[in-house]
Amino acid sequence: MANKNVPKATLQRYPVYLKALRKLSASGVSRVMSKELSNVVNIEPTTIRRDFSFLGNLGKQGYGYDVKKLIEIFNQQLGMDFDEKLILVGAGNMGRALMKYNRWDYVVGEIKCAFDINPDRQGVRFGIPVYDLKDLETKIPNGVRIAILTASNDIQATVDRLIDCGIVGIVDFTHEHIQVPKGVAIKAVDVVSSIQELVFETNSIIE
Amino acid sequence: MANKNVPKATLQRYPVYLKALRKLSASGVSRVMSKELSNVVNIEPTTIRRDFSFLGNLGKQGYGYDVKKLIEIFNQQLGMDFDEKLILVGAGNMGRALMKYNRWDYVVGEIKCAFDINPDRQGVRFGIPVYDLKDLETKIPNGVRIAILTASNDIQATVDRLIDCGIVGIVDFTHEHIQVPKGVAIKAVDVVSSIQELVFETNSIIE
DNA sequence: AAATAGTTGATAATTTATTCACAAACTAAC
DNA sequence: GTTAGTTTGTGAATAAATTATCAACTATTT
Repeated sequence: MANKNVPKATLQRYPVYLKALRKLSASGVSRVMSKELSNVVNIEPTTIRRDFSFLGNLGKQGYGYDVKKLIEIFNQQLGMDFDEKLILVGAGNMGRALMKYNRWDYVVGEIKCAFDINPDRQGVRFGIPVYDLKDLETKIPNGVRIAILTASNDIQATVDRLIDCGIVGIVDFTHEHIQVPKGVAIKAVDVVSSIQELVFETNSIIE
Repeated sequence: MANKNVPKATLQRYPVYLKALRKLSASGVSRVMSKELSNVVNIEPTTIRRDFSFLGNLGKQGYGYDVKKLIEIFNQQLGMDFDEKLILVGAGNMGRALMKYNRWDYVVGEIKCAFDINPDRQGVRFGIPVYDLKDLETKIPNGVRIAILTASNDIQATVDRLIDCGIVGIVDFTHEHIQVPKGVAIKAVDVVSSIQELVFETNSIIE
């Protein structure tokens, strides 16, 4: 995979592009120019072109980009075709909701198995085996790099164990602060934090 | 409020600081130095000090920061004490989960009311009135700036109406691309996008 | 009370990210 | 074909964000 130091800021925009491209594709648009796309996503055309250029020469001069091809490339690059293996830690309400949507809208990967301390939640749910969390080290499948964390007890201790098992990316649904060593990435999915950012940002807009 | 052009990157870190500070406070730490905090959040001490300096002179040379005071300031600045009024659009599974947790862990504000097209979902749920979405314009309380969007139909049209009603910030739980004019901020809360970012980021780490 | 050790906050230097500007490459019309 | 009109992709310029440096200050020790 061509992946030569893509800026962090660019990484954050890729999912935005992908969503927008899908919307365009769904409404019958088969080719798009950076300027058109710019109107859709509120990002400068030149930024878009530079962002895209990290993934190869995707466009054609005088023509633009082929939407389908672009989506395909993004799918590949953003892991959709990788069939990224995921594990889920915590099989409570949120965990079960995620299992239910396992084969997501547009598949990122697949939840291979889940872990929970509560015996009532163990067994098979929505086709996914849920193991006892204490068996994490033995039951975790090979090659899993990303864990989705929806647990609510002993969070830091669990994270430490996950990292020992080779996890390098965590999607964090907890509302707590988690400490990880360098080399491990965390993405918080958190309403409260999102609202906080918005409150501050919109205050800035007003004043 | 002192709010002179806080960098976007800084805004994204504020919720991280707040969580970490709460954790510290809960474990009995009453004062902290930028270097200590750095170890906890994996952000350079000097970046931390700069980030904090936008909110005033919060620290003391040769001493550090008072954790409680810091939390208080953050609460104020990040809207917690503002009692920010929120509305919820969409009262399905996700919407109801949010209503249930309305008075969040650490209160951001309050969901004043919700809207949904489905009559079955209207009425009062968890103490929050749920109105028909078609009455949005008449039922939306004064002074609401932020909407939480968990609807799944006619998303773009609904967003347009929200903006007409004065909404300037949207917490977006949908998986679709939404188009908004400049001056309106969106924060996507989206597992799939989060995983996508992680997949790419962790690929970068490995290769 | 003076000296020392240690920390913030401001400024300067550096790094990272965005935007400009234009050559090269393509399409479409003739 | 050839030419005019577009649009990409990228080197260079600009802007933004991060990190380093240091003066000013605080607490503590002597």
